Amino acid sequence: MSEIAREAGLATGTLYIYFKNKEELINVLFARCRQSSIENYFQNYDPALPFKSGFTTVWMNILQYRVQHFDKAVFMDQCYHSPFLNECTMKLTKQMIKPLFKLMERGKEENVFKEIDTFSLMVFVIGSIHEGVKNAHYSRKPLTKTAVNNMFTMCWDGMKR
Amino acid sequence: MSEIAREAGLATGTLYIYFKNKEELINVLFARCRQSSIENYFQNYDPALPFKSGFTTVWMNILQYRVQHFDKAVFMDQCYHSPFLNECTMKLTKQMIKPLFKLMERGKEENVFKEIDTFSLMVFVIGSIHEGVKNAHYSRKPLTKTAVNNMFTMCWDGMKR
Amino acid sequence: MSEIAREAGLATGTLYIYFKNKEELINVLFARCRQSSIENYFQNYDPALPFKSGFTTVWMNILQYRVQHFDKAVFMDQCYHSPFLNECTMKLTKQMIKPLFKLMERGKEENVFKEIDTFSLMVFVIGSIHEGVKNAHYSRKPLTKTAVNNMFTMCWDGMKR
Amino acid sequence: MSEIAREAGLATGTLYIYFKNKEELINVLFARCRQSSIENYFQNYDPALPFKSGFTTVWMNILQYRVQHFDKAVFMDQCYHSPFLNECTMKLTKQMIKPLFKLMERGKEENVFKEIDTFSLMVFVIGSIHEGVKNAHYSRKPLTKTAVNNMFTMCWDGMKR
DNA sequence: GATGAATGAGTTTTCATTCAT
DNA sequence: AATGAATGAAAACTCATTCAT
Repeated sequence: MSEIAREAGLATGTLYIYFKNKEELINVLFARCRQSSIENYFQNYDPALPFKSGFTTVWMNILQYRVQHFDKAVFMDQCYHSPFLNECTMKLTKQMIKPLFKLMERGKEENVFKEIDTFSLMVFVIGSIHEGVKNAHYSRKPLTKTAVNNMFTMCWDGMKR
Repeated sequence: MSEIAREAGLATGTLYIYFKNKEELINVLFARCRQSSIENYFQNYDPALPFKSGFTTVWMNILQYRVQHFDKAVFMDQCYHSPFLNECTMKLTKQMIKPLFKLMERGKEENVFKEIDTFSLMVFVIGSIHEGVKNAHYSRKPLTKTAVNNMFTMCWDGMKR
Repeated sequence: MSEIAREAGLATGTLYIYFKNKEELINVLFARCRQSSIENYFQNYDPALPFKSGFTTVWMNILQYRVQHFDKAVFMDQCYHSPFLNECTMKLTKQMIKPLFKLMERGKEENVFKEIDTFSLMVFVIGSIHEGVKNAHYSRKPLTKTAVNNMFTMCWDGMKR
Repeated sequence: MSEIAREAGLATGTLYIYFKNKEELINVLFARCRQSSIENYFQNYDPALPFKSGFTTVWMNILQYRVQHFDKAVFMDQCYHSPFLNECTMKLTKQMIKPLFKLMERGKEENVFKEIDTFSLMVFVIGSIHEGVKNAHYSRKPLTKTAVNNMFTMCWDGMKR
């Protein structure tokens, strides 16, 4: 808490005006990170374009977000396993993720993706990106264009009929 | 530390006979988890069998391990983002992961997998499993046989030529 | 302080316009409570009536005040043991208590009460009421008419010649 | 807490080995004070002696305890109005007070005391002593032998038939 | 080797007080 | 006069580590 306050240019006590305790702060922070991440994911996404174009845009956005905001990504991952996140935040999060869910549905509707439970498809997309970015970061080998393209191809081929 | 000691049926102080401090304990614990996980991964793996059979066995083992030892999986994930793991453990880990690395190479050598950097292939496999298990756990929807098969198919199709 | 301000419908800072600090606020508050309590004690007291009538009125008033303003009574009791009350307030309090003191003196002058130090008589009266009300409150057994009459009888018999 | 630790010659953290938090510490402390006070009250009490002798002994013990352990008395009074004491401690306290209760009953059985609810009698005794000691303390006028005798007489006369 | 009470530095939380508006 | 966000010192509480037995 004191570190967060310092970073924010506040006294520790001031934090407690805005958040009643550490738990609340983490929940709010998590929700905001989630929100901003999802918003980022759909930047430049044009539903009018063919599906693969749109999906590629979103996929690249997700990857880029995880790379550029690695700290936020780590924070969110840690929250997941922490005792801090409460039911309320969990529900909010599920709500926020809906656009991504819709996108995957479209892929199935247009007969591009396999007939697999939408949630599983989504998790597959996320998983392949998250682990890829994490490993790139910790092995200190920045993702080359080729690497990214390979990741995308594997993801796409995995889901396509 | 005291909680770990209690769980181990030891006094707090006794822990410090076996481990110099918390950092060392976590590093050793992490290495052991890593070791035991890898060993589990290759249970019943018969290199004599055709590649897809062998790969399927390993893939299923990884998934099963993550499900059955979810707590260890979480611990290892947390370690990754923690300031505890030292260079030495990181290197050991890389060493341990070699059998998996070899397996992926074989997939490429036998022209089953795409011509993609072996590490990327491995990370892709791991990622799709990890995220899948994590989501199943936290959404409290146990993985059905169908779900597992779908996950495998996506993973395989993603990598195959 | 902030809680008091909120209860008063003020901003925290506004409190500090009227009271230099917490100590002053408590002293003023204590003095006012004391004042209002004493005033209450002598409601309907008619010095023209025989002593016992007058005394009974006052005694009943004290009891009623402690019951109806239990929170104020508690506040005053707590102040007594706190490091907040200053000499000045103590003196003021002693001044305020004089009417009660006079009443007890009258009891002695009229040869109704024992020849005991007036202060001791007064404290005896107060003590028997305070403890009685406190116990009734915390044991959640409201004082019945009989209980009150018994309390009065004990108090009276204790002091009468 | 730190002050208590210092007084006890311990580090603050050590306190938390013996008491899980401030609330528990206060409850335990209160119960012990209560216990030790009651024990003190019945020092030298000989049930074989005539009632008035026994009662006088106990009465004087109570007074002496409150005088000699004024700090404990204050602590107990403050606890009463604090949000700290829990139901459990309250019940324990009621249990402990039983010997005093019994003593008052004896007074009624032997037709010495008025036919008044035992609890009320007890509260009357306690109240007259507590307030007396408190006032003596804060007005810095130590109780003289005469004052004590007067207090006793008032208390006794109040209750006797 | 084993113990577990004790430590104290660090963290979270509270709250009286201030001050720019 | 009034506000209420900001402060920071102090309180409550935690936890890795030590050490006498």
